Amino acid sequence: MAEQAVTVAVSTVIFGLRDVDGSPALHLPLVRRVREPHLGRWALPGGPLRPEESLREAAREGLAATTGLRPRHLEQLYTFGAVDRGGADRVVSIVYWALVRTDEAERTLADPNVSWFPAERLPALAFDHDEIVGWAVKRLKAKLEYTRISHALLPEEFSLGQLREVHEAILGRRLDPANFRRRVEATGTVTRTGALQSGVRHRPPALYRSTARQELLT
Amino acid sequence: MAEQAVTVAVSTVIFGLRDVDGSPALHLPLVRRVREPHLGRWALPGGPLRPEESLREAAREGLAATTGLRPRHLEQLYTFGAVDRGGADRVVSIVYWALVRTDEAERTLADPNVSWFPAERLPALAFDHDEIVGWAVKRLKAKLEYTRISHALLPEEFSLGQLREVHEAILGRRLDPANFRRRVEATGTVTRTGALQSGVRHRPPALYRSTARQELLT
DNA sequence: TCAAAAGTGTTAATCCTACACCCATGG
DNA sequence: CCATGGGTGTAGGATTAACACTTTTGA
Repeated sequence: MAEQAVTVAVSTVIFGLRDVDGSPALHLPLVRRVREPHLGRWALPGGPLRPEESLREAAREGLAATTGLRPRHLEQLYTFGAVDRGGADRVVSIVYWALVRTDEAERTLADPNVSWFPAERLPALAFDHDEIVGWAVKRLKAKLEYTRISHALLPEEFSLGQLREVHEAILGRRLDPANFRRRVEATGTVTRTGALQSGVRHRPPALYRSTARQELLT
Repeated sequence: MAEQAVTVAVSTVIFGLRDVDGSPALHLPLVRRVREPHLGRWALPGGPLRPEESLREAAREGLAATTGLRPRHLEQLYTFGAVDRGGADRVVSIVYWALVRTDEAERTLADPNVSWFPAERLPALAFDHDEIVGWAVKRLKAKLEYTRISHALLPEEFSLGQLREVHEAILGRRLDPANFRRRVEATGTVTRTGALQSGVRHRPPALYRSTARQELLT
């Protein structure tokens, strides 16, 4: 006889950029629930924690299984465990958040039950997932200011203009190109590759890459 | 037949101040383990999560049971769940951190298996608790700079000198009294009570209290 | 009257912001 | 040759850090 027990699940808020009329905008993939409770609603990808896998592995695994994505950045966000979160059992839900590269975000699994939504206009989500996404966005904005995580959204080489567009998309406001450039260069988190980006209808920008350093994946 | 399952535990890193030759210093209470594994070692207070209590309740409850303390500030820190954390079962450990008032810290349960240690000189702890405490200290230092949590360590009314000593103890460096005063006053997080602290062998300092506002207990 | 901390004032250095201006390319 | 974003320069304001100096108490 199974007594009332606590179950552990791991889900992930995945962020990626997709173009909306020319500019990148923050998006996230959701999966449609195929069982009760909240059947048919959109929810964060995730699943139960198996005893033999670490929390991080579980996040990475559940993410790959449902969306086919491999994150560039993966970090624990928070653990939610109110007694009634809208489901039947007592579930403790450990939430991670991840960033995937723009080009990777394009080739998500072709599955009618997986779809990308703009972070600003989400449908009503299952459980308390709305609240969770709100936290993740808040954390992303905060970390943008004092870490180099934004690099994880871009391809290996990028211009400072592209990097600025990413920051603008996430922060939701325009940044002065001149000051942004100086701030970024001063931190030493980027290195010139020497190459220039060609094919643009203006002065070709220098390309940079993230300065080599093992990322501290908290 | 019980299959290999995941267990959820909640523990808490509790911070309080105790005087070390005249100045406050960051301390934390630990409990001695009375069973295997790690029998006899010092560890963070905590215990298993019961299905009917929230994570926060579990943290508060386990804390009260083992140390008799009521925290002024309680916040989730991180969830640790590597497959082998040194115990026998697979345990997912949700860690909270708490601040208690100086005067409260004095009257901990008189129990030979509970003792306060200076944060700088801890004994070797059970499991991965050393690492956890390290994280908690780091978070405390960071939050000191942009929140008002330091008030939670002091009594209802305090002088700016006392508040500065708290910051100095936690950050581990001296702060300019004049500049500290101005910074704190500028934030508007403290209010003069009108009273002065008497009995000091120098000019009596004005007393302040934390500006009334519901604390956001993440 | 002296030591010690409270509290105020001042200045120089630094950082941040806004914006002017030249550069190099594709159309 | 022009529109567009890349890239550099710079002046003013705000913030910070260091420290001189006055105030008020108990011993």
